[in-house]
Amino acid sequence: MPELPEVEVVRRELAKLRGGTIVRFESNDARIVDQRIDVVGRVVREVGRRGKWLRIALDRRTRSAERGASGGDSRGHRGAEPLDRGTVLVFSHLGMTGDWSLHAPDEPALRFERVRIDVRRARRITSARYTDARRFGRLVTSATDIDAWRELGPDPLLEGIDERHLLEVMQKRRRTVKEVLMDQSLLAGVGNILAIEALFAARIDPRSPSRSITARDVHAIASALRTIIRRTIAHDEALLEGRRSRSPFRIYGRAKSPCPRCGAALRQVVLGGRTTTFCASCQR
DNA sequence: CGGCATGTTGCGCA
DNA sequence: TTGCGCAACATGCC
Repeated sequence: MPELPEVEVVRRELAKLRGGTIVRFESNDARIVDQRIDVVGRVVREVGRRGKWLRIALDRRTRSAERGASGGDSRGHRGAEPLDRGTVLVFSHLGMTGDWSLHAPDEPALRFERVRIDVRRARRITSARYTDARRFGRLVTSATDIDAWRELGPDPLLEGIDERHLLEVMQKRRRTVKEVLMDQSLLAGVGNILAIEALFAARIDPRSPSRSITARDVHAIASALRTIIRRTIAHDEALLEGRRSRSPFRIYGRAKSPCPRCGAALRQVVLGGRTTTFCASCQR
């Protein structure tokens, strides 16, 4: 499930819980869950995402306290109060096979279910279930942002892609262009598939040394990324809503098939330990 | 049975 | 110190 578009679709789903109060939290798996703070009784204020990480902000405000606060003057003094004392953050990374989905509270545990968080909103309880077959995912509660979150680079959807900065880093590193693209501290959320597809759309050979990348290349990559991210989100949302939708991926997983653009056989190599599909004849 | 998998981390070595 | 390559993690699926 896990590159930027998939995680964004999960975020939008979990955002339906905003305003609700957590009434139950359960997990069996200490490998995935690092729970340092109790979250039961807290209110879901905001569901955010940066790259492949989700961040759910909880506060301790109850309904009556909220009414009291808005009537008082504490807000005026504190402005937007992004992370006041008492806020608890839940970080979730989906690893390779993680996913969140919303269910009725009486629904039996799903296959591979590792965590459940039940949220009450207006007398209705929604049960958010986290499933993860391979258990590479993580769920951490913390009072402050965790290192993994702080170390993420700009998110292409939230902050856009800074082409000048991207070019600068490409010039500096001694890696292939694909490996640099997948560096989460440079650009958060670009995984193996997005990198493969963006380089194909930009007609750039993924094996190219990043130092050989030009401003024009960076521009092509950036606009390809924007397009693929947008299409993949639309695709994933369609599937979630039960609509039919054709996969936006053109070459991922299709080594040996003919290139959809020029017909040459697609090739496969390993870069940075990751399988990489490309067309040697139309990607330079 | 063998091989592969949308991710991250940590270790050994240059 | 830095950076690279690669194994490891745990399990399902083709």
